[in-house]
Amino acid sequence: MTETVPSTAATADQQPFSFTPQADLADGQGRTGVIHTPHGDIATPAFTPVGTKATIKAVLPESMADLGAQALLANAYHLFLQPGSDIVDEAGGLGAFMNWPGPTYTDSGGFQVMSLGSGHKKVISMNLPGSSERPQEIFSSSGKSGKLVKIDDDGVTFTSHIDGSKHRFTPEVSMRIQHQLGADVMFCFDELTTLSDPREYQELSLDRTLAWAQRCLDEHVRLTDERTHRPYQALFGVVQGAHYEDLRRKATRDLVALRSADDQQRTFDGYGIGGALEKENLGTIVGWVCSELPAEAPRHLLGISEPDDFFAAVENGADTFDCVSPARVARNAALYTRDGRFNVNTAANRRNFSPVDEGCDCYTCTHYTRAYLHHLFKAHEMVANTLATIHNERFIVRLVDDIRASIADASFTDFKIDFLGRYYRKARK
RNA sequence: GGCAGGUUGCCCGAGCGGCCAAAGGGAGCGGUCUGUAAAACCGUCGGCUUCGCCUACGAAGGUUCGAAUCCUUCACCUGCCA
Repeated sequence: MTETVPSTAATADQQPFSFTPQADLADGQGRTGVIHTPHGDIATPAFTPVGTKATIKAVLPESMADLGAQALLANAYHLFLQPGSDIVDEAGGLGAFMNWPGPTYTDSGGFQVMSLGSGHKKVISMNLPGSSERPQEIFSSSGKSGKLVKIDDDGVTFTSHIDGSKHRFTPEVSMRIQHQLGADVMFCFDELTTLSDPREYQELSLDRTLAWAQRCLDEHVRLTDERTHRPYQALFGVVQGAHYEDLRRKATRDLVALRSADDQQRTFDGYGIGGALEKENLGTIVGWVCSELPAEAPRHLLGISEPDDFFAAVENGADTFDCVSPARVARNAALYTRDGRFNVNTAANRRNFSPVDEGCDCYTCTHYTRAYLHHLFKAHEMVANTLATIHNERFIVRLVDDIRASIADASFTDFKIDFLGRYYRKARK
């Protein structure tokens, strides 16, 4: 089934990267499968928690393994600045450095082009209309965009948010950094636009992202052939195109058609779906992209983690996901339950001696109460972050695991209706 | 015993005649967070019949059109000198 899959792998010595599709969803493009990496397999659909700086904030890698995380994602921009990708390389790569034996991903730093620049404090994705409580101002451009970032067609100049030093990222630089970081899956250096950018800019940006994808692929192939002493690293092209169907489809076709300048056999190992997505058409956009992608390539939807988004994305063909949200939100005392999300730091939890979520099998829920977490947050104790993050990451990992199981046993639709019906039901008390 | 300084809303702390229901923190209360510049950020934060009124800046009295702000006495606290 995967014998003729094109890949950037150079030699048989390097363990190949591959994806084996398994069960298909009767309705829609969803599927289960297995991603094979040199550091182990990933059963998909799967959620890969984000540890930007080679750590899931507040949680040990061992705990992440215990809670069922199959892979972790770190960030090239952050690790380049600190401690330096050369140091991670010397340590034996990201996984060895942070004591995570499983598969790893790195993001290219493309997101930082947006978040440190034009997208600073602007909307990245939106809640359902009507439920949004975001202030109006954040939809408008600050006019002072690009404070830390300047973009041109060749690359991006960053001012380090850590020490103010200047750095230049190009597709080639990002690939060199990511090769040093040594993750099993890398992403092309791309430009992520915001929802408030006009169509003309989205087109310009998309052209740039595609040109950068070619340069990433070429540099990646060169580095792959040079660094044969390291396990094979896969490269995913990243599809942009905002909410425009024609742009998304074109971007996908162009990426699929890309080949290394040096070797027409070598192309991307998988694809990332990126960009600012409106909640209401997230599934539709994923569907456009996935319908243009080859079935043998894994598809990673970048930066998504709300329960309804997983269902929408999976049934439209996405295989893997990453997101900072479960961890960040946990550090701010918001916890997931099957009955929706709530803030443990509110007074209502002071004397609630029940677990965060009845029926949750995570370490936090099987050992601690809401009242204890409430106390830890109120007292600003560090363990609050640890216990909350463990719970939220487990909740999301498990949700996606359950979605995978529901595809396998053909109960996806029932599971979706049950889960979302309960999760988004009006707060009862 | 003498000299000097202080007492502000739940706490700390600005204010030193009107623009003061009183800056700023903290606590409290509520919310937000989607490829992490996040253990961050936002709102609220005396009461009420809320375009207004009442109660408030140690206590009581006074000056003034008007006082948290000036004066007098009292209570307590804090330095320095005896």
